[in-house]
Amino acid sequence: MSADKKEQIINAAIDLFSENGFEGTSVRELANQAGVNVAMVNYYFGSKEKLFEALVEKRSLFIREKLEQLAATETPTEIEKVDAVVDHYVNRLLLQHKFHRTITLELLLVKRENLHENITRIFARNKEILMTIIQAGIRKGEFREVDVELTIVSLIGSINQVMLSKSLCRLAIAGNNAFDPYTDEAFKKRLTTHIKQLMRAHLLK
Amino acid sequence: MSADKKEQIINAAIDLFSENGFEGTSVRELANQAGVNVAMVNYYFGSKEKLFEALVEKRSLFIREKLEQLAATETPTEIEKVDAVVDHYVNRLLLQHKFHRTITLELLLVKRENLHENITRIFARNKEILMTIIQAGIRKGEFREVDVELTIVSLIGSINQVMLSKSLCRLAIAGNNAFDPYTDEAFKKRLTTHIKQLMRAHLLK
DNA sequence: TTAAATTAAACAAACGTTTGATTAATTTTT
DNA sequence: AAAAATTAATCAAACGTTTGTTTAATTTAA
Repeated sequence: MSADKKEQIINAAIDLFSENGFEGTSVRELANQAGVNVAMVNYYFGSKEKLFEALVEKRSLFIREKLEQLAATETPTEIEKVDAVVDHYVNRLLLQHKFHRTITLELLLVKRENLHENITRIFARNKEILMTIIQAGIRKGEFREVDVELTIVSLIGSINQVMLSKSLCRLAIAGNNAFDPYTDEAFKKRLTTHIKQLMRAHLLK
Repeated sequence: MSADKKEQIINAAIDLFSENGFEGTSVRELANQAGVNVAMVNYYFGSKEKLFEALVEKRSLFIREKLEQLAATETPTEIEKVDAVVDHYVNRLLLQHKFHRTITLELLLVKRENLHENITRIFARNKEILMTIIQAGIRKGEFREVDVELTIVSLIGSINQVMLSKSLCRLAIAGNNAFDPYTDEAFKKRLTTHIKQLMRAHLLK
């Protein structure tokens, strides 16, 4: 029972934190959505804030693997690796978009800075992998000598700009007032195609 | 007296909302920072939420002008206009980074969606102008036939990714653990140079 | 029969907001 | 021009709610 309820609470927390933020979500609301008694949150996690920490801890473990494997796999050209990274990154962000929004929201705020370090570690690992790939391309003479760090910023930033908020996405993409950027397959294809094109134009000699 | 205090309250609100979010900022905290009595917030603005609306209303008026003027000015090539847009956009975001963060934070959340429309209008106008410039470049044969909307997403996204949060910025840019992305001139130069380069590689035939 | 899980109820603290009184400034009346 | 009436600005105090958390009692599981 215990593991189940803990999981339910974490899921409810991701749902609500991603939509209303940490301060905008009450423990009662959260317990109600998880279908448990209010007291269970503090019984299992100690406090609302520690629940947040546990949430980050639990979900971030799941992330790291695939990207590393992807970077280690040999490919004929380095740009193909970049393509694969774009595909993977977009897919992963779509799959975990609520979790991703939750921790990004947290990073934008100044309160609870002790949590920032934990979140930072997740991002830092991804950055390292992307750095390795692009630097390899430069060393081999396949890529231009670009600003590697800011190239990664543009790659991630392009995705975040539309993925983090439906409002922002609807704003950027005209016409589709009712579509959901997190599930629309056509949009996903359009986004990955654009970013790959952008990176190829930017990186290739 | 009235105009002064209203302005003080709005300034305090931008300061605090940008760091702690709307829900994370109490009216007492806000009034204290503004140096006014707690009651004045509701006396002048009606409610905490209406203060937010007034804040958006007031500060968004200031924004529109320069970009429009910039789009209307003739230049030898269209890419020069893109360069100017990048310079202007980065400068403007730096100048108003707290306001920009405040309204972006609001867009990421789902609560208070009535406010979203007001904020959306600000972004939409900027998008229109950027669309015009890039489409002109394509029509003249100077630019490739790129995905115009997503090109704008990449331009803005590249800036937002580092500008919205010091945590995110420190994460992206190694070594400079103590530097402030909103005031560091060298970083501003580096960012604009990168984005201009990225846009040239992406747009020019 | 212990120990763990779950609950309803209660807790103090903090929340946004309203109140009624007071002062300062402005307008109206004489 | 002086007095009276009206309006606007400001304040401390209190309002009723909601907040995160804790307690103490009860149920469930081992």
